[in-house]
Amino acid sequence: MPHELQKAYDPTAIEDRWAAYWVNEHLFHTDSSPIPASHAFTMLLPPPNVTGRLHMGHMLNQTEMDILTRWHRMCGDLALWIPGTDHAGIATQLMVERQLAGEGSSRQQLGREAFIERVWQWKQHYGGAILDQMKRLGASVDWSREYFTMDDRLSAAVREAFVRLYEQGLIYRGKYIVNWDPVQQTAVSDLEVTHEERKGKLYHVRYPLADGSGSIVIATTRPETMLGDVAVAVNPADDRYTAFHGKKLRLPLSAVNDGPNHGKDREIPIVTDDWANPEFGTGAVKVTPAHDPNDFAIGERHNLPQLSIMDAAARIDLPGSPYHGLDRYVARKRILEDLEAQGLLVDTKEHTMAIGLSQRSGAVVEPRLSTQWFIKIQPLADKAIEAVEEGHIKFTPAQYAKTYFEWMRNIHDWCISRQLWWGHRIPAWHCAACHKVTVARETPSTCAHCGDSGITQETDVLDTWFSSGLLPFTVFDWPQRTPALNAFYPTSLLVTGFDILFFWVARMIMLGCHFMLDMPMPDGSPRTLKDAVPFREVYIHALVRDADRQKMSKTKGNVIDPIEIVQKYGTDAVRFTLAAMASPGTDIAFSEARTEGYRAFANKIWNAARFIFMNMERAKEAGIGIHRSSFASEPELTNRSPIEALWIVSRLNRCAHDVNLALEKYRFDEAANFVYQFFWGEFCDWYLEIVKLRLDFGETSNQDAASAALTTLLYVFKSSLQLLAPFMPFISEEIWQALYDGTPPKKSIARSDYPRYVARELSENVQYISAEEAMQNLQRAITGIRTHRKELGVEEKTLVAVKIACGGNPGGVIRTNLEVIQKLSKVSEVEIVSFDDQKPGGRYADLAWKTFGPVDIFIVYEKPIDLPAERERLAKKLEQYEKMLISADRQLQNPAFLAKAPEKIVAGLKKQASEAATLRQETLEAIEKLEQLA
RNA sequence: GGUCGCUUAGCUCAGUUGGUUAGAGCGCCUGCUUCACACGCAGGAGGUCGUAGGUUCGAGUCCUACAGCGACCACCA
Repeated sequence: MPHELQKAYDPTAIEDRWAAYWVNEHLFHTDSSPIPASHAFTMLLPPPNVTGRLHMGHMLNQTEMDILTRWHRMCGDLALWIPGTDHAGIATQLMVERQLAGEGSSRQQLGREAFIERVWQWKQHYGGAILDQMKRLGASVDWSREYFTMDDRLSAAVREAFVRLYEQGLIYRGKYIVNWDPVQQTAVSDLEVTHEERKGKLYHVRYPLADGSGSIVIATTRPETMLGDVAVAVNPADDRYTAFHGKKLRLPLSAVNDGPNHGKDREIPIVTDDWANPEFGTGAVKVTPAHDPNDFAIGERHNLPQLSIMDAAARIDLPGSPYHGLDRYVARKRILEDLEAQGLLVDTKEHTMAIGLSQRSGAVVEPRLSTQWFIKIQPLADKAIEAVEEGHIKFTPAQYAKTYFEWMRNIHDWCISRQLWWGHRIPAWHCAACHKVTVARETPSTCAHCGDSGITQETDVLDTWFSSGLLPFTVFDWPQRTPALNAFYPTSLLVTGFDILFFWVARMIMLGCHFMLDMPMPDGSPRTLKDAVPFREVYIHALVRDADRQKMSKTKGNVIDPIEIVQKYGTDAVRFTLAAMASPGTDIAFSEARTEGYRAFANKIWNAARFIFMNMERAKEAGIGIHRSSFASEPELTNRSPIEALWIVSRLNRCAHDVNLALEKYRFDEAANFVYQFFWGEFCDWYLEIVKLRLDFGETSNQDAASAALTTLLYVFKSSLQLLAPFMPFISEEIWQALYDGTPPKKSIARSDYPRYVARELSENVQYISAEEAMQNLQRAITGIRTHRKELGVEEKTLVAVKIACGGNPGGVIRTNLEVIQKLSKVSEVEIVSFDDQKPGGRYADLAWKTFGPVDIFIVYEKPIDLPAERERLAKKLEQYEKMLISADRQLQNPAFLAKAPEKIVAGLKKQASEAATLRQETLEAIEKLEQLA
């Protein structure tokens, strides 16, 4: 028999215990030994940064994944959810550098090796806090497979992938313009740059012709870069400048003291290029190949030199120049002053432009010429596009496929090198002798080209996303063909936020399609694109915002800490909130009021359990033993079974069906609402209230009936807990275990079977359908009496006598459930009368009466009616019924409607019209009667 | 500049392929210590579905324009 539950639901008292139990008992450990691949459900947790703390977005992501994993597991699938963390190059390095700064040290002081050692120590101490938080939140991941992207195993796979791409000619090294973060002093990829509209200035600067015969005015937003100008470009079709073609300009302020020009300004050519837009500025554009990607391209076309004038920290780097050593913005100010002084600053205009900011540091990105490693992305993108076009990967919501294509079709080569210390060091060695590069899986001792031993490893590390892009196969020990890889690749689903669609999702698709195409299938046959993809489906979820729809950010101070909120309301309530609010397409405005409501729901479940356990105890005391096998499966009910039993089993099956369907579509909100509505609105509000009457274990009572009622109750309750388990794992586990007094049939409810029901059976089961109809009529009678009582002003405590007129089907259920009606609507006695009795001259013509569908309710009550209130109410009702009647009639009198609308709609409308007419008539009579009383 | 999305009750949001009286939670009003639960029970009020047109027998749902809000992408100095 069940052990007793505490009187009040207290999540903190139960959650830690079960969280620890699930981990310690290895309940979610998944063996890759022989299983049919079709039964595997595999997901990768988007690896949080080691530096990370859990935020609401993680919790939403994890809640959704956990619901799906628990659901699949309970449905009998081999459910595998793999956790891990990302080394997060820049973020982590920054964290440790900050720590060092606090100690008055720096990474430069430590040196590379000692610094990396220090980061590892940091990781050991502080890293992975997020995974501990996950454990507390009960995420049902397989902890035995936890990884870190810099583990030896994964690092080896990263090297392998790099070397293969290099050998395939898909990785190249070269000097190009990249996005440079002058604060962190590293290159960043296009994706790591965010654009922000800012008000700036557009400066018009005069460059005199070298021969003194005139001048050209150029427009620029970054005047400091003029020090690196090597030409001025005009559009060949621009008539204003035809006379200047081929001439030279003297570049102001370019003189360098000790340079080859001996203090004279440089001369630069005027070139013609289509890039120059006659509509913009003055139509003449300065060309600075080392500091602007467009100018770089012009430079290439015209074979111009690339003159770099800034250092890694974006200071002017031009020895001998008066601007040498100045920060770019200081230099800008000084240069503008000097131009002004020389009368060369012609105009300054307000100009709004989108400037690039480094995502991580917030620094304004400086386009910089530097030697970097790139992936030739087009061949990879082609396959990635095909994979989605061919439907090998499905996006939910579907609109994201569009966004994906948009990006993939306009992709640029991927800069994968970073000038950091923390990360996967690029496996390339430079030869001091022949200056060639040796790329190798293992550290070579000599140069592969000239055999010289004077080689040193590349100092750059790889972009973090390079290694995480490989995860769908490297977590299964690629490049080896392991049983796990055979069993679990491609993974089933990826659940993630929109923010990393390009960073991670797109990269995984490209790299997965590329590398896994070469990996034979488990049976040895060649793999096609369909099975090379890293996952078959992608579900993109919303962003969690605060209650005012503001993005949560530290600077705004509106960040909701999931742990805090969990401590306040319990994990189950927070999970349920997120699930219930997670409708596709819209962001979640997280509101605590909602969570409060779901904590109340948990409390409701808790108390339902207490009530049920109490009754099990009572049965036991009466000598009625309930064996667990008796409620293991659906009770056998007949037409003679109590109406509420037939009804609740039918509703349970309907709910199970709906929930499963919703989860298949990733409609967490629908699924959660179905369970909520069923448990609270049907199981508790109706079934429990009715079943109370049946649970009479007294000696004079029908003990068989009581015992049957208890069995059905237990079955439905147990099934409800199972339905609920993926959403609220803690409370469902606690109560389920208690139900079996600590010796449950499985180690966890998470390992028991999920209720399922086939739609066809539901629609064909006559017994259920008629039970639902009958129950609906019973409910109508009960709520009818309640409403009527209230309207008549009958006091809550007062028992009244009622007469009910009802015919045909409704009559049956009402006649056999008089006791239920009496109890649930506070009635002293019920008498079934004829419809004619309320009519003028009828036996009860003077009683207040009311119609509820096919049921008429008369209340026998002496208290005088509140005339004005009743008059107002009836007038309102009358208006409503007349509206209904008019709208129905309008359509029914339209021949086009009758001709074209489907029969079902017409019939429904006719029924509605006749009902409205009856109601209207009755209301009129009631008003008449009221006036007589008055 | 390009692309996509949103606008439904006081608040937060549902509303499947157009179809009978547009739903939920919270909040609000009224009444209840009914022996599981006041984190509760019962009853109730509240919506010209952003605006203006159009298609249709029928529009919250489809089309067009407009207004407001938001997101993403983008190498025009």
